[in-house]
Amino acid sequence: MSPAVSGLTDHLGYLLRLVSNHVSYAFARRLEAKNVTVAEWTFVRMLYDEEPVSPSALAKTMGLTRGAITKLADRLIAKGFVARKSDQKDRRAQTLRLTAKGERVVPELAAMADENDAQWFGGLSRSERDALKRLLRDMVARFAMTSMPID
Amino acid sequence: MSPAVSGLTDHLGYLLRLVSNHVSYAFARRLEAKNVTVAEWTFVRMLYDEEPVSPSALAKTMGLTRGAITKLADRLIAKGFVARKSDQKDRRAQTLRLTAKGERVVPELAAMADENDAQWFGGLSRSERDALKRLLRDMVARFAMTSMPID
DNA sequence: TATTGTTATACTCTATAACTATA
DNA sequence: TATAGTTATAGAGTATAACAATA
Repeated sequence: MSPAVSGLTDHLGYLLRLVSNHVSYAFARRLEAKNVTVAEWTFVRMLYDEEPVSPSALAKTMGLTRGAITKLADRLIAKGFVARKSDQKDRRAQTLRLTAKGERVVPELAAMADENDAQWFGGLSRSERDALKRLLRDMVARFAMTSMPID
Repeated sequence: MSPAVSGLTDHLGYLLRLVSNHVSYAFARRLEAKNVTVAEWTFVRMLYDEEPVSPSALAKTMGLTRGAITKLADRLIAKGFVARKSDQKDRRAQTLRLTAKGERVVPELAAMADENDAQWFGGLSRSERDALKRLLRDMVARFAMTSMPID
């Protein structure tokens, strides 16, 4: 007989959040060594693949408002990782791109993300990791999780 | 050959956070119908199992400071779900317990958590859900994830 | 009128640390 | 001195909405 009132750890949602928060918190501590936040890492990693990109497009992808992107971009420009360029065709618009310094730092940050994954998921077997990754990617696709809701 | 620079969705940490944030965000929207936050749900669910409990003990379990617990407790008392009682032996100490109203609301909130889990994980097979739950619980045990790092 | 990006303001959540009362 | 709980203050992160420039 199952308990009348389900407990916190009976829910996959709670277990997922418990583990996810630990993993992300540890990753944030790693990134601190480079004076970079998790949001900033996501920002520059997205630019690494498809620059130049408009602030509006980035806002949609990251699940933030345009105002929040402005402030994130300001910080990354101050750190020398990102540059703004005005669009020639539409003078209201801008594009954001990585600087040479930004291009250099992204692989370093990616390596830190690899290390963090190894720390937390290295204890799983290869097949367990693959199954978990496939399951999560299926959910991402099924529910069209394109942008990241705020932590 | 693997890519030179790992991408966001190559990391289990990122996928976990993406899914976890969607699930938790949706749960928070559900709880809004009862004017309850996720932290408040966690608080009352913990009291449901082991009341009375001291604010200090709850702070450790929830991974918050004592000051944060004071404010959470204030809110839950204002909502009529929780009551403070002063300890007879040690007059510095207190215990927190659920009111009758609090005892009634916990099963309703637990049902909402069940529904949220069904919404997000109901598409998985029984064996997939069991495997995921076992894997997450193993990680919780292995890394001694007793308290919840801040979202 | 609508859109792009910026800015001013406010809100939520939390930590830090000073504080009161008690041990 | 140390501990339990409270409170004042500040900080980070974000949203909302008003704004200027351009379409």
